[in-house]
Parts: sequence; structure tokens; C-alpha cells
Amino acid sequence: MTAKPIVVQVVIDKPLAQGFDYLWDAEKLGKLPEIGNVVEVPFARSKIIGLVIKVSGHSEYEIEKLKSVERLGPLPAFDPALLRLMNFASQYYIHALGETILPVIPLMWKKPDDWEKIPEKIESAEKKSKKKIDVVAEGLITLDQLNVDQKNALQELLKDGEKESQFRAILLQGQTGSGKTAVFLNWLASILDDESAQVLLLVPEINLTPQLERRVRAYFPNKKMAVLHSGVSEKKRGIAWYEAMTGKAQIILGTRLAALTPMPNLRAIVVDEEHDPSYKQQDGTRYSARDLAIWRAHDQKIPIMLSSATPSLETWLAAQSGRYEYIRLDQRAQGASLPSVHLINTRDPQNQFSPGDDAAPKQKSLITKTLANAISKTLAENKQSLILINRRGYAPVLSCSACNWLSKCTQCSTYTVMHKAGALGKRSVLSCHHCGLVKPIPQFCPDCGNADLKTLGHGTQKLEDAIEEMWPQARVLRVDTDSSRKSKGAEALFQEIHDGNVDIVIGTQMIAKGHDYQNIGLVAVLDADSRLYSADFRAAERLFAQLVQVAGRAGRSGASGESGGDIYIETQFPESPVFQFLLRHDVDGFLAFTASEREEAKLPPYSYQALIHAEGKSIDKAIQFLSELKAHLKSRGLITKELKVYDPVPKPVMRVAGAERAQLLVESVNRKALQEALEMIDQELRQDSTGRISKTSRIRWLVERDPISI
DNA sequence: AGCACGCCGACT
DNA sequence: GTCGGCGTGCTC
Repeated sequence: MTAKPIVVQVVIDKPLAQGFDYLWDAEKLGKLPEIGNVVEVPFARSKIIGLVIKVSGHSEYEIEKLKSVERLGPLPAFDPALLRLMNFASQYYIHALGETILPVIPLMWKKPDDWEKIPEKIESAEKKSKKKIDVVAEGLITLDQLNVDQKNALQELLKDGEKESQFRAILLQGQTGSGKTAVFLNWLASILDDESAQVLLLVPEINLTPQLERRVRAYFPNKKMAVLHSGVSEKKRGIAWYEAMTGKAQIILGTRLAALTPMPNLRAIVVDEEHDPSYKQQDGTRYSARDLAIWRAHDQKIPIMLSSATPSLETWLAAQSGRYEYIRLDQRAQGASLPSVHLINTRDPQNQFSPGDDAAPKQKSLITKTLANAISKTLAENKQSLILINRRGYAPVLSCSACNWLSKCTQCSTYTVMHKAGALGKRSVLSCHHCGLVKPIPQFCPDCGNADLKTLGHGTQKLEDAIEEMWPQARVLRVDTDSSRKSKGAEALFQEIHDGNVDIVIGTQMIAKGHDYQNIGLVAVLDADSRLYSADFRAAERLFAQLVQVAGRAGRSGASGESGGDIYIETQFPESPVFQFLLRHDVDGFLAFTASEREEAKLPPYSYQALIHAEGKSIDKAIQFLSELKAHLKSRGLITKELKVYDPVPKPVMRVAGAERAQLLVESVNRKALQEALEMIDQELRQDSTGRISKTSRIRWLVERDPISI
């Protein structure tokens, strides 16, 4: 009679809903199993990494057919709170548990052959980090330097003191420059008085972190900080993650992926710029890091602070209704004043260059006369100008002057963008921004042989040319993903701006994110309209947030009494509410207006949505697949007053990299009803699928909860 | 997902 | 005769 076997259930990184049972040989593995252990297991003909989610003495599967766990990873078990979060995320976002958990583990912990070497690696990393403690006290604002608003905010935050742990959600709303960062850092400092406490600080994008990272380090010179974002090298990230997981790091600073990091002593969370769309993961488990952070805080009974100048409608409404605590910072810190907003009506001939004008650029439509005059004035004042245009490349499409030929991508239903020499290579090319395809520029029109090919529209490169032509004496810098790839990265370019080595900066939205510049006199937005009238109901909300952020870049100068700088927006529709509320710096007015619109249309956050994505060889097949799904839901009586299922439609960019894509929108005013329907849909689709591909129709499908654009 | 197994067409 | 297309089933 042998002893009772130990059976563990393991989930793996594959789109399989179930876990797999394995035997646990305690003698061979050196210890008893724990839920949350990382293990190496044999699977099919190979060995893979999995996570133990259940420990028991028996299996549903035939016990004599069970294989054994090969090796145990050199990591402590994932803490139960994190596993609860993963479970929730897996259910809510309709994604397999293993596929939700395993991608958060850094690569170095998923290579069993390296597991033996791990202790040395950690030791050497620890030695290294001890060496370089030379923190610059940059941006350090101590308690007594806070202004009245900031002090009040902090008092409000600390009023319940270090009372027993409880869930609190707090919206910290204040315009750029009102000192939100100083408030939440001081708040975190009070929580970190407890030596073992860990805090999580989420930020939207990598280019935001270096500056904030320095600032946080300066605030907490005696605390260990772990930085987690995709820009950190794989090895460093592995170490940082380990330090978070073992409680060695007290401050975890990172982008959305950090929201799913194990932190056994987590005591508070801050989500900076909580409205930012980059918190939404767009592949794998399509989670919202902000929403998961709120769930996590609620589950672990800890406070969470959401910080923004332009809160998301969801958060703002929660604060308005009292569900969240609401703290406002309405003063601009350090005396900086608000920028003045100018709307340039591009339809008004007065704003345009006249044909005979000397200063007119060759491509007359590029920039208005009114804006050109403002730039000249800013140059004369020795201040910098920031010009935003949200299209990289030279021109969004190349066309034939004789026939109707346009530069289309062969793989996608999009146009290929013309890039001038230097950006993506030594030669000018046509590039598809959806699939990455790069082609040489044809000498003659492929359709009619005409040699006269023209560009249509304009991007950052063409604007750069035009600006250089108009102000030959000015130092011009272009900042977009192309130029930052070519040079030492975006950070080096931002430094150029800081150091005052440039007069005019041309760039995409990336220049407006998080960076504080000292000498910006003017900010211009050239293509605001293109983002205003889109099929996406959130377009206006996003544009408004971006414009407020952009406006915040103008005149952040600390010298009190200085003007707040100017922001110029070129638009054909100056009467649009987005611009009108911006003119008055009325964030709350805009949000209230948007809320009433959404409520009337029963759109989120007054309803809940999900998209069923389908992709295959032909759009007809993809549509048919979704139509059948809809018909099936109907016949099962699932489409009710509570649950609205729209008709399947092709995706806005229908074809990408050869795959044709369609989507089906499912909507409900009842969160639970939607959840149940989605689980049903998932089950239904799985029955006829291997992984996420339907057997009968060969269609790849995916359920996406709370899509940010539809 | 990733892979082997297996059953049909056009080919060195 | 067989190489290879991809439909089907399986992974503890």
C-alpha cells in the first residue's frame, strides 16, 4: 500500500480553459506544494512553465495517467490576494486563467535551466544597487513647501489616520501644475512610515517614467524602489519583479503591467493620469490596469488614489456621486497661470496666407497665417514653440496626378504612408503603419505609368520641412517614434528641449505626455478635427483630455506673474463643445456635458459593453460567423431588453496583415447580465473551437470587455 | 497554442 | 507509387 498521492492542478500559458493535474513528489522537489508555486511540468511532448492553483489528494483524471511535476521554481508562492485578482481578471475579461497569470512573470523566471543560477544573480544585483545611491533632490517638495490647497488635500487624505485598513477610492483632480504629484508622494510617504509597507504607483507610458522615477527616488532616498515597464531591460525587470514579490522593494513604480505584480504587503495604490487610454492592454488579456487596480484595492481593503487633470467620465461621476472621495487642487502651484486658448478657424480667409504673401510656405495649407505670426512672435521672445500633428511620416498617402492611383497597402485596407529618407532608412519609402510593410517609392504610377506622383496631406516630416523653410534661422527638432528610434531614444530628444537647444519642436502626441518644459511660450495643435469626428463615441473625451494636457505644457514656468503661454488650435469647427469648454478651461463643464450626452444615448458609463472580434480569410466569413452567433443567442432567448446585440460590422480598418476582421457589439445596462451573456458566448464558441479558432469556419475569435474604442 | 495523426489530390 | 495540403483531436 503506497502513501496517498499529492495531486496539484496547474494552469499554463495556453488558451485552454482548464487546468491540468500532476503528481507532486515531495521528496524529489524538496517540499510540499503550495498554491501559487511556479513549476516546470511535462506537457504533450515538451516541458513548460505553469502555476499551481490547487493542491489535493485526488484527481478527476485517471490518476495512473498523471505525469509528475518536473521542477519547482526558485520563487515564493504567489500571494493569495494576487491569485484572487488573477481569477477575477480571467473571469471578467473572458480569458483563460493561465493566459492571464503566466504573462506577468518576467522571462528570467520562466527558464528552468537558469533557475539554479538565480541566487547568484540576485546577490550581484543587490550589491550593485547598494553602490549607486547618489540621488539628486530634484523636484523635491517638502511638507512645509506645499501651498494651501495641497496642505488641505493632504490633511483630508490623512484625516482618518492610520486607522485599520479599509478600502477608499479617492479622485485627486487638479490641472497640470497644481501639484498633484507632491500631494500623492507625501501621502505615500505617510503610508511608508510603516517599514514593511509596499505602495504601487502606476503611470501611463514609458516616456513619462524617467522624470517621475527621479522624483520618486529623491522623495524616498531610504526606500527600495522597483521600476517595472517595458523599457526596463529583461534582466533588470526580472530582479525588480522579484524584489516586489518578496517585499524587498517598498515602492513599485510601473506601467499597466505593474498592476498585476505580486506585492505581499501592498498598502496603497496611486494611478497617475488615470484617464489615460494606455492603461488598457490591447492584446493578450485585454484588461484595464486602472480598473484592476481599483478591484485590487477593494479586495485587499487598501486605499487607492486616482489622479488626473481630466478624469475619465467613469471616475468623475463616481466622485461627483460621492462613491469616491473627491479632492480638488484648483490653484496652479508656484504662481504659474493658465495658458490662453486661441481657436483658429481655418475656414476664415483672414487666418490664411494670401497667394502673394512672401512668408507663405510652398505647401500653403500646412499652417495658417495667424499661427505663423504667433510663432514668429514667440521666436522673437526667445521662447520655444511646440507644434503637434498626430501623423508621423512625410505624407499619409502618395497619389498619381493623372489617374486615381493611391498608395495602398497590399496586406491591409489602409494607405501606405510616405516617409522621407532618414526616418525609416536611407531611402524614402512607403510604409504601412498597421502591418509594418515597407516598400520603395515607385518611380512611375504603377497603374498608368505617369511619372508625376504627388503627396496628399501632411505628417511631421513635411511640417518640419515647411517650418525650416519659413524660419531658416530657428533650430527645429522633430520628435516622433521615427526620430526617437533613430537617435538615442526619446529621452535624449526631450533633453534637447529642456536644455533650450531648440526653438521649434514638431511632434506627435508623445511630446505632450508628462514632460515639464520650462520655456514653452506657444503650443499649437494642427489636426484636432481629424480626431474629433470619428465613429468612436469617446473621441471627444480623449481629444479634450489631450488638449488640456497639451495646454498644460504651455507656460509651466515657475516664475510668478509670468503669462501662462498660448495654445493655438486650428479647426474648422471652433464652435464644437470640446473647444468651447477648453476655451474656458472648464473641465467639469465638459465632463457634465459629456455625461448628459452619454446618459441620453445610454452609452458607457451608463451601459456596459463588450466586443466579439472575429478574423479570418474573408470578411464575409467573419461576418457570417458573427451573424450565426447572434442568431444563436436570439434562438436561445438571450437577447432581451437587458441585453442588446448589434449587427456584426467590419472593423474600422477591415484588413490587417492579410486577415479580414469584423466585430459584434454586445451591450447592457446591467453589468451582471452582460457578464453572464459573455460567459455563455465564450462557452458556446469554445465548444466548436480549438483554442480560439472555430473548427467549422476557421475564424479566430476573441471576447473583449469594456473596449475603449468601437 | 502547438503538434501529430490521418485522409485526399498532383507530382518528382 | 509519395509528398503535402489542412481538418481533427489531444495535451494531465
